[in-house]
Amino acid sequence: MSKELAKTYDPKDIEERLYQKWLDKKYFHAEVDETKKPFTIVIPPPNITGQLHMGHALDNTMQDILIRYKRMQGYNALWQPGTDHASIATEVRIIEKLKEEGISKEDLGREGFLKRAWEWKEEYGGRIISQLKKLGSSCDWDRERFTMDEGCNRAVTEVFCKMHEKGWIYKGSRIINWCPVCNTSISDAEVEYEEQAGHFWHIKYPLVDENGQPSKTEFLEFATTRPETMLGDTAVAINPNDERYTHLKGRQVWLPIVNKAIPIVEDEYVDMEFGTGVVKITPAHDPNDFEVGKRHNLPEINIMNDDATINANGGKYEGLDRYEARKQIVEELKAEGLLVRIEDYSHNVGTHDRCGTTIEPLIKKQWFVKMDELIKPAVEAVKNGDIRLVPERMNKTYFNWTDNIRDWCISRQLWWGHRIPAYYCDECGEITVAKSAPVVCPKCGCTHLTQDPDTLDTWFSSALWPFSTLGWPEQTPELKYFYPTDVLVTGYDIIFFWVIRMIFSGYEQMGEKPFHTVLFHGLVRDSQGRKMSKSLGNGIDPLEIIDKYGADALRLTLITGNAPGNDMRFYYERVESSRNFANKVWNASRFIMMNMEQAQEKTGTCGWEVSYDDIRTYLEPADKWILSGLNTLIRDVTDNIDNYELGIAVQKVYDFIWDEFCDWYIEMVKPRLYRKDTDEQGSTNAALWTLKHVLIDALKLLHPYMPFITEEIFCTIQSSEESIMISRWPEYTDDLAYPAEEKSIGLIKEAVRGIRNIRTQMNVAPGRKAAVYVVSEKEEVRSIFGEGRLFFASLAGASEVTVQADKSGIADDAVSVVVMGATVYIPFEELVDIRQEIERLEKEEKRLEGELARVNGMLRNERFMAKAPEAKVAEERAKLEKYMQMSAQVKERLSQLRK
RNA sequence: GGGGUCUUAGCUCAGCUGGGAGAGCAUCUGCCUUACAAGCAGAGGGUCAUAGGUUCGAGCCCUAUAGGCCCCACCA
Repeated sequence: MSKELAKTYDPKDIEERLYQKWLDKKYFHAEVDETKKPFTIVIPPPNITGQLHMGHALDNTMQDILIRYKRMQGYNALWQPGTDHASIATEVRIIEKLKEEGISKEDLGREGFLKRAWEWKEEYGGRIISQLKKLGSSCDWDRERFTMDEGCNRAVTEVFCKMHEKGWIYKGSRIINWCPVCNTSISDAEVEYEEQAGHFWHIKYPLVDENGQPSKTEFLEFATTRPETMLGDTAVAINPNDERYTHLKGRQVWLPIVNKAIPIVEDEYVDMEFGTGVVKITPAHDPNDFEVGKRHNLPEINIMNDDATINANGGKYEGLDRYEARKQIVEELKAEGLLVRIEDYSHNVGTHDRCGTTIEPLIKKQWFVKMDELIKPAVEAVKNGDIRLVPERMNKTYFNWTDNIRDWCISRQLWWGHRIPAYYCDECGEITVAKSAPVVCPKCGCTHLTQDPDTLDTWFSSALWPFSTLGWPEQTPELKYFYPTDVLVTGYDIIFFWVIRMIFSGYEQMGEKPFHTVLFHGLVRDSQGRKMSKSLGNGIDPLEIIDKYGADALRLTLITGNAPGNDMRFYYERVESSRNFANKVWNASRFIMMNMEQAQEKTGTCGWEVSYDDIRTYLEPADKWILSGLNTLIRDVTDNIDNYELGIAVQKVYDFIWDEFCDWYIEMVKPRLYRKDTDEQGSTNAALWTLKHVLIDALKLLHPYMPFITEEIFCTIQSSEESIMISRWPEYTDDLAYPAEEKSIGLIKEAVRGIRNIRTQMNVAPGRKAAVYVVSEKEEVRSIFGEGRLFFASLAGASEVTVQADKSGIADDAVSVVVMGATVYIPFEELVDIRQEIERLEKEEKRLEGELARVNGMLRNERFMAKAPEAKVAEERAKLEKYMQMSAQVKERLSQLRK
């Protein structure tokens, strides 16, 4: 053996080097290969402005686990990477930077600005990619894409034109959400509602009298949270069934300040129970009022500029900010005696999720995607299980959105993004939508055309990601081979933004789902359960964690103890515990390699080449026990991962390696390794073979989770460059030649129980010298205990452990514990004092009674007997038998002891 | 207003279609034992929120109640 593991585990020594090796060997790269089955994941493209945060770390770890697992199973695994241009987020950042330089984006002009933006992309776009690499992500970097690269641009234009032709993209004047700071429209999904303390202004408008003048005595009272919008009021509304106001039907009210008469309209929208049952109607500045206005043909008076100041329609208030105008209008109303009272009121206000500005509903001409037809296959797919959401409860969230879907506003008044492929004739205004700029207007033949200045919502291009990255609209071999992709892994927070839109886009453009499963994860929160955010300053940088504990430890931490779709809290203690596990694996491996080397030196024959056939006859109960445990583990872990229960799977590997393998098997096997004579080399070799075999398979099971450490150990132990990431995933075997012998396993389980009992007993007298005599006629039992000192050494000074065959007057299979010179003999299976033993037996008796009741119940249950498979029934019958026997034994022993 | 989800050991959480109450951390006790003190061994600690129901059997299914969190809608 030429290589060996460093004495202490230090992730820094291995992670960077191994990642480079994987890159050099092109292990991440996938090519179309019809002989293999593809398995594909497209990465949720991180923003080019982004820095790796815990959410990315979790998301990408999950993807990497699935990809590495499938790759080891022999699939042609492609993890398609890329980044997102993140139109608004990036634009905002660049504007901020320009501001520091004292210039605005208008100063630069569109072209100059875009030049800056591309420079930004070059500078920062690579940053997040290199951070993903630190995490160990096995993406096919040769295929890295960008939502604004040439191919994606083509895909976007293609889709836009196709959908426009179909009539599913249209331009319309509608009320939209306007962000006065970002100066753009945003989609409904981008509006975040937050509870704000505000006021309710109770105001009264005079009724119009028969002379067309404001009445001095008759008023109509109502309340509003936005008094300034009265400048755009075009009606007040009452419910047609409201008897309080029957007499007002057909009359008008006088709009103060603006000084004009507006009608009283009747509309079911008005809630009679709420307030006075009167609502002022401002169609241009409220989505509901807009609807009411449409129903009653009310004029829409826009009173605001794009920066949320009052425009010329506001008369003397022109130029004032919306909040300043509010203040002054309230003052004026008060002066005129029309303000009834002001009430504190807490209500939800729509804000822009990017900048937090209160959005302003405005009527604007924008581009929309018609959703009603488009959404149908996407709904159907989840309904009929064509697409599976994990966890299943996400279906409800999904349908909640699809059932209430509204048309998607896709135009943005931004520069950084996909320009809308619509061209306006300078002469006749005709709109032409085309893949490339038309030379002449198809209507009037004019040659002066101007492209729509707007860009598309960032999610428009993301929606095409699963197929645009594979080459669409070209019919590339990749597209045919890798599409549909398999699993999408993402946070539940972007189910509306992204997941749904990908699904309907996939069906519409490709005629096929984009993936068959969506695996959701939750948010990574801080240790107090708060969202990690910049403003709170409570974010934990994954790179720092990697630096300190290693990527493997971080990955393990993020995956364990957490169910799909649930939020999790991040603790340093948990990372430490993950790192400790890595250390454990490292040291166990060192131990095994050390022993193999020693054995080789000693005999020259033992070592790495020993095959299963060489040692199968020498396998001892302990070997069979651990091999059988491994076999079960392989089955369980495979099942769990197939069911996307990643946390459960790795927990089992963790327990197996630490508890069963390290704490029990390795300890059991030590005497055989340390044996001085070489007479029983067969047994030693069997132990060595088993150690190595179990270690390697366990490493493989662990590899998707902890790629670096498993690779380092694997390569060192094999003394080769061959990688664990392209090795075969272990397979469960039913082969009878495989040592799953009940008897051996039972014996070891018995021994484990016995040893535990001795340990418990010895801890009763802490700090005292003790000696243990293990007496058994059974060779297997003696061999298990062997130099049993190893099992007891850490206990209260148990310095002497003797294993002997002769009974010396003690009962069969007995262990005697000697404390302070006083020898207490306890039968092998009963290693505690009589009181404790009685207690234990009573518990056991109770347990058995319970078990018996359970099995009896099952066997008597008609429904169970009718439905259960025969094997299950037989199994239960056997259990019944066994429990009855055990119960009888326990009862007898109890009556003996009680004497 | 609609929907989802949670309530399990001191803390953070697992617990997959009903059949053993579990892990990590923390606490206490004893151990340098030729892989590992980032370790070993042992112990304590839970009416699985509450009340009913279904079942031979409920942490798990049903109903109600209390409290927490989230999403959607937005009553001006």
